[in-house]
Amino acid sequence: MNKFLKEFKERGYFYQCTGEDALSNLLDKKNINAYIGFDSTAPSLHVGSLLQIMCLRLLQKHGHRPIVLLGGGTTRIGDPSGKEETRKILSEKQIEKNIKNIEKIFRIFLKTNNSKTKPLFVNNYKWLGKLNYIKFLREIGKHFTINKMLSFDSVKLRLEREQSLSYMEFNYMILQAYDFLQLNKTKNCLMQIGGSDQWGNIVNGVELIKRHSNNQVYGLTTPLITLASGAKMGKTEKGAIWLDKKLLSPYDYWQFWRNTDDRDVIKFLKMFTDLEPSEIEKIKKDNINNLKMLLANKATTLLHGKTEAKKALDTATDTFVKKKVSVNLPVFKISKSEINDNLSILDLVVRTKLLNSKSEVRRSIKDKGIKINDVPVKEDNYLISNNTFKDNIDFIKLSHGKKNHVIVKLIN
RNA sequence: GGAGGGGUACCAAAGCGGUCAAAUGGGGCGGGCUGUAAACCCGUUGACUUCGGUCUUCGAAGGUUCGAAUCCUUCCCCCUCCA
Repeated sequence: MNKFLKEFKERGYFYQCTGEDALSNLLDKKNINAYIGFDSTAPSLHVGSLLQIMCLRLLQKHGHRPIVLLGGGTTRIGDPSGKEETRKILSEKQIEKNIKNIEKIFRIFLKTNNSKTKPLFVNNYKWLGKLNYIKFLREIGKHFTINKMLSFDSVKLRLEREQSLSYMEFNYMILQAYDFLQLNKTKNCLMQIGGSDQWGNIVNGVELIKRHSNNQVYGLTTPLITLASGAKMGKTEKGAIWLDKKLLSPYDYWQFWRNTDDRDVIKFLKMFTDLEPSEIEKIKKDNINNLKMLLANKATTLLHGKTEAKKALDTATDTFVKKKVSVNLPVFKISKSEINDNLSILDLVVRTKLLNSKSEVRRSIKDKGIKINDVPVKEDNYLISNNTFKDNIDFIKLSHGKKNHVIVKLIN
């Protein structure tokens, strides 16, 4: 089997593909251009898209060129795949802003210094935005039968449940197929990769290109990752695990990986780090907590760089192993005059965003969940005073539970 | 178009004139155990509070009543069956 495909499978990226043998041969013979499309509905991407990004990295590793399609056009339509209802349509301005921001992520993860594998960035609004309706119907529309389109899950499920599917959304799959055709024509793109929910859309593209241009292209999908706990990857109660330090700090990103369920650790090492699969096989019996730290270090380094990863590790070591106050914890500044005015613990905790309301703080105090310098606060009428700061000179560690800490620093 | 059923907190789901800030389960949060894991156990889960209470919430708006998630009217939305 082709080396790329082999590793693709070893790492658990593989779900299904079209014409596997032929694809394997092709990849053996030459380096190709392959694309993945990304939605631009959110201001950034979260961990849910990370597997796709890792696929692009793997392409590069094996000498192929990734094409990153940022769906400026299709985002204006909305993919009905896997959606129960029509989703909100964003303003054009918002979409363009999202695309700019998302592109930055790829520039971090992908290598841009090798001219042979340097990624191409494309925005399908370029061609979708100026489509001529009649021309499009005659050239592209004729290759699609309604009969077939109705049989795709994305459409079928909606119809079966009598949930409305607008004509606009119904066209999504044609547009995605057309994207593939465009990329095949203009960028010699021979493969599309996507999540398993994109299978129908991808196959449509493969078939369209066959009919329209008589070119053989390929589709490859990745599995939907679910955590051992059964939840979907990417979103937690506290919010999405964003791939953007403005939305989620490197420390929190590191913590996300560090807190991986035991059962998922090896799987994630394979999926989300550069460690060779053979290497992972050798170490997989090592101490599970060390493996988790390895995962956290590697994954954080890929996104935020070595320095930030190290800082996160140090912060975690200080906080959880040495049990001391780490200088890298988030700092909340407060002026001395406020202390003199009898600042209540309730207000302080809310202002540090450790909790959202005074009622929550009250409950948490009752549960011994709020600590100052690791000592539980006993009374919810506790006032922050100079006394509070006497042990350390001008800061205290304020905690909610074991994992949420903030340094409260006194300033003039 | 006709006939029914329903919209309750983060989700699912009970309640069907006062004792309802609303049972129960899931999820979340905190505590215990541990390994910053899982499982398990305990507590907690609208806001504000001087801890006496006060305020806002059961699709929306009105009304009846001393008192409404519960009854009435209108409106909006969902589901099932029939044509």
